[in-house]
Amino acid sequence: MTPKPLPKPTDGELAILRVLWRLGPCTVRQAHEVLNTERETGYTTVLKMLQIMTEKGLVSRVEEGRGHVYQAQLGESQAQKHLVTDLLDKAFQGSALKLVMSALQSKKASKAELEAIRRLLDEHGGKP
Amino acid sequence: MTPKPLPKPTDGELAILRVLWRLGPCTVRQAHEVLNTERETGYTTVLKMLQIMTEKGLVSRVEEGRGHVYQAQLGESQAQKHLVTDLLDKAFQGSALKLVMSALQSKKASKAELEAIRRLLDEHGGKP
DNA sequence: AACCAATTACGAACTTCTTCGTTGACATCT
DNA sequence: AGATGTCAACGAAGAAGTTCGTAATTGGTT
Repeated sequence: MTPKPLPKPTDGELAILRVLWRLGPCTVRQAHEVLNTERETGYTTVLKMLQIMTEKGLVSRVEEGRGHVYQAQLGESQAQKHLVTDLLDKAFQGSALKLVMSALQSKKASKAELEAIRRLLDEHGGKP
Repeated sequence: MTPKPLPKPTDGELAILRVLWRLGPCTVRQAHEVLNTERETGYTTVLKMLQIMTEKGLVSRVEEGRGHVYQAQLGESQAQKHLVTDLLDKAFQGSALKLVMSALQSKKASKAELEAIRRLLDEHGGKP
């Protein structure tokens, strides 16, 4: 087995991956329709990007009748981990603390979220 | 006053900003020497990037004798906030919780860090 | 004044990402 | 069969980022 490291998706690719994560496997048309509601895009643009992403291994393609069905190969949590690790190294000297601080300042986390984070810390062994 | 929104720095630009944040205002040569230890780069490459970054407003330039001295205009915490907000929107549906979870899973945070995060939460009002 | 080293400026080349127009294949409808 | 519509494939073009070779400038030295 070759645990090939998938490349870090670009912003545009990430937008498409988001759609695939939500819809599951879908055709170019379906992906395009959804993507078009959040950002104006041409059909062939989405198609081209899916083709490139297929080459990169970010998505897989299955021929189904007359059309093709695309599916994300890079999982959502996998991508998140990738991006966070990247950002951690490049902008926070690898310090998760600094990143968390920044995250809490950037968006006001809801009370429920703060509690959830606290519980998460408990499980993580940070409990005194 | 014009609170001009500085652009999001690219990865290459971020590498240079890191150096400027560490060294403070410095010449191209100084920046190049430091940057060269972590990633092989040519002198003129660093110069060119600093010129472009000056156009963008990410750094400022002061002529000093025969050389120029560059200084970061985009602050470190400012950049961090920018990047985190961006990532939050693009990959975590704006959920700080998900990002924090991912951060804690990506790099093993030290015990000290976990405690610090907990204290941070206390101050943030997440305490029951 | 002539020369040398350091530094900046300029611009070309290359890569990657993104967008889109055009074409050709294939199926359906009349 | 011929017209029409849908879709994938392809290539071109543009924008942005990166790298670097080369020229021009300047200060100091002999």
